[in-house]
Order: sequence, then structure tokens, then C-alpha cells
Amino acid sequence: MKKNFRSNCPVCSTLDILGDKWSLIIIRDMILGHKKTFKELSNSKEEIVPSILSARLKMLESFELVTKQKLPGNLKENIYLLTESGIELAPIILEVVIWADKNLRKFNDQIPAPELLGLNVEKSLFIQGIQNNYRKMVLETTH
Amino acid sequence: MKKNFRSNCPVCSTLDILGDKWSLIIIRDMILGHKKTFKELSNSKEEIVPSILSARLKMLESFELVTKQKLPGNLKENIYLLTESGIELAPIILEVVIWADKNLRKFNDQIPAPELLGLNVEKSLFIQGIQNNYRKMVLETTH
DNA sequence: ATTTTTGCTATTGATTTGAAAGCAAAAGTA
DNA sequence: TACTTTTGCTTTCAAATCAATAGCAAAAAT
Repeated sequence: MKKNFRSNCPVCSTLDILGDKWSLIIIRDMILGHKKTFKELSNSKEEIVPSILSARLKMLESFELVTKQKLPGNLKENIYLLTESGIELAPIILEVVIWADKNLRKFNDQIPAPELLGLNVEKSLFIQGIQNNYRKMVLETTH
Repeated sequence: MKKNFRSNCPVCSTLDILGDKWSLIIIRDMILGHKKTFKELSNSKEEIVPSILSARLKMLESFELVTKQKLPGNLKENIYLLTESGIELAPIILEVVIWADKNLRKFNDQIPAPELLGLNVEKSLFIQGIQNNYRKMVLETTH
């Protein structure tokens, strides 16, 4: 997997990995929707096609944002879980949601109201809640 | 300019606009480097080529993240400035920098140390400083 | 009057994307 | 046990997008 970064800039290096239309949607479905199999991730609202999903999961795995494993008793399904690096993307996702809610509604009035997104609670608590829920799910899945 | 969003999701809609390898780099150079002409933006560390820069600026303008104007006394240079919507991307950029600093150093050891990025001050103050500096520059440029 | 600078556009080839089909192995069903 | 379905992909190929180069018109500098 390619590891050639365009520069030493943190923003640019992040874009080298996550700067496309799909990667963050996969992360979103994992961290907010607790999706963990190829099939579950295929059924996103935006209908990511298998070839792209497959390529992105491999890429995310190579950057250690996602792990892939099989559970005992199921030789078929792969379980994709976020690593701590992946879980730590939560603050970025939250800021994106806040920004879109405030600045994109005029272009896409389907974006749900902030109450529905849980933005009425304190930011850091909201993030910690999401992250801890995910960590709990990981433990329950792999224990 | 296309305004077809893939879904009503805030994350996805943001990616529909900013989900590529260059848009956020342009915003970064504007908000952190106070770059405001085509030439200044062309000279980014990552060397964005004119055709892409031109296309991205048009797109950002169409989503009202950037304005384009000429200053009196200079009929030639276009001045590109962030709107308030653009300035409000600062928190996302900061979270990206924080994340990259913590999680990408192992893949790109050229990423500068956190002290150099100013991450040792409080987050909200840091953002406000960046935003207020930018707003000040806008006023001085257009007053 | 000439040269340089600026802000682009046009062209063209390379790369990426995405839709569809296919496929092997595991699991479920008759 | 045989058959069907499900899962997790891969392959193929056309279409869209990207990106490098060259070019160019208008303004500014010399």
C-alpha cells in the first residue's frame, strides 16, 4: 500500500489517506453505526460498491485505522474494527457534522436538525460517549 | 457547479464538497498562510497545478466558502478571501492537525512536532486566534 | 514599445472511479 | 448428501476525473 506523502504537513498527510469521497463514510458507519462486516458496510445509505469498499478497507488496514479478523465459530465473515487511531477520528467527524449543520443546510436542506445529531450536549462528552460505546462494542465482539 | 449531494448526511455532504486531495490544502493556505492570490496559492509546498487550483476555487466560490474580488488600483490580481463559512472550517483543520500529529507520525516522520504547530495552548483559544487573525487581514485588505 | 507577470484555459494522457458480473468458500436448507 | 444462498471479495471495462504541459490575453513593469 502506498505510503508516499506529498509533504510533511499534517493536513496534507491526512488528506493523502482520507482525502476522498468514501473513506470517512466507512469510518462514520463504523464509529456511529457500529457496522463491522463487509455486508453491513455495503448497505450504507450511500451504497458504496464492493470494489471501492474492498480497496478502502485494505488501505485503512495498511494505515492501522482498521483491523480485520475472523471470530471463532465463523470462518466466513470478516470482522472489521476500528483501532484506537480510527476511534480518535471521532473529533474530526464531530467538527464536520457541526460545520455542515451550520454551513451546508442552505445547499442541502435534507441535513437533519442538530437536535437529532445530539449536538445539544457538550462537545467533549459527546465524543467520549461515542468513543466509549465503540470500545465497549469491540470488547463485547472479541472478548 | 454541481450541487447533487449523495445523501442527507452531514459528513457525506461535506465530503461531496471537500472530499478530495486539494480543497482543504487551499483552505489551509488561506487560513493559516493568509494566501489570497492565484499566484500565492500556486506556490504551496505541494505545488498545486493551475487547472486544479482554478477548478477548486470556482467550486469553493460556488459553495460560498471563498469570495473573489479585485482591489481598486489593481485590475489584474484577483483576491480570494474566505467567507465566514470558510473561516469556520478552522476547527476541522485543527482536529486534523491534532489527529495527524498523534497517529500519522509513525508513517510520515517528517510531520513537525506539536510545539511547532502551537498545539500547546488551549484548543478554543488557538482556533479563535487563527480566525481573528484572518478576519483582521480581510479587513486590512478590503477596508 | 517591449518584456514580464498574473490568472487563468485548453489539450492530452494518466489515473481513479464505479457499475456489473463473476467466483470461491462457507453456511444454511432439503 | 446435494443444492442453494450468503459472504467477501476480485475482475473487467467504460466513464469520469486528475494532472502535467503549453499557451494565451490582459495588465503592469521596464
